[in-house]
Amino acid sequence: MDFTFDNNIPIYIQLLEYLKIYLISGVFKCGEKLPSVRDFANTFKVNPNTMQKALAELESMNLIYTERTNGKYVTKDEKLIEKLKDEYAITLAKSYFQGMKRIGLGKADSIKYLEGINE
Amino acid sequence: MDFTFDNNIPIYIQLLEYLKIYLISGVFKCGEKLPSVRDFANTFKVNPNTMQKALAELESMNLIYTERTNGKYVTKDEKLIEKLKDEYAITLAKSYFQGMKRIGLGKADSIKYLEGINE
DNA sequence: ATCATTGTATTAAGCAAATGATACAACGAG
DNA sequence: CTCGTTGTATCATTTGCTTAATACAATGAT
Repeated sequence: MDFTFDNNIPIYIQLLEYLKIYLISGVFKCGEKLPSVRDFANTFKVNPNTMQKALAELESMNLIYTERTNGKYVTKDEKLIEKLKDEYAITLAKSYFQGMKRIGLGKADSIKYLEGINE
Repeated sequence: MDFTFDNNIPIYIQLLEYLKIYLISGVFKCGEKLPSVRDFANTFKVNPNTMQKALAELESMNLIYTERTNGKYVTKDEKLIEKLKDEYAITLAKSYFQGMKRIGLGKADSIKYLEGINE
């Protein structure tokens, strides 16, 4: 797997996005042990410090927790993950509407427009 | 009008977005003279150098052109503006689909999902 | 001719992100 | 006990973005 980063956005923010999607889509399930910081950093080809920063943010949202000297785990709170998924989808939908609105298209038109777009 | 900037993205990139939307939505029409770099900078409350950087990018895309010592103008090529609008909408639509796909939703579901979201 | 305005260029400074290189404490396995 | 792995912290360095303060040539208006 190769991960691409947008130079215009801090890498740790983009890592956070990748990680959130892993949690939402179940790549890492509730209660499951995560790879070590160093392994993660190796996977994403980033510096361990940068990886740590992203994981620290995840932890500050209670999406993961740490057992010191042992490793990091996904939260056991399934509702939190569910909530994360809901918020992710809503944010995505709203920003689509907002973007279309900026160029003069309302809700109905914006939905209709999608029909003609390849997934 | 107050303009808000996301700290995680370079300001000149965000200015570029604002300007593109102005061109797409017709705030500044084809062939029309633009405010001076200094006026623009004042409007957006940024440094003239940063404003200049954004405008230079716009010019490199041929969306505006410069008459030295006189001012900058929107391109007279209406097709370019039309193309910009199309690309903007397509990008928006595709990134919506991509985002939803990442959490396991296909095209049909993604479109249906929008019905329940407030614009 | 003079002056204000135009785009453009330069220089210095500050700041945050990212990397690289270390270091240390704590725990489990051998 | 010893060793490897864990998370965590620190330091220096580089790079790019942003601001600030100027400066200059060219044009139009007065």
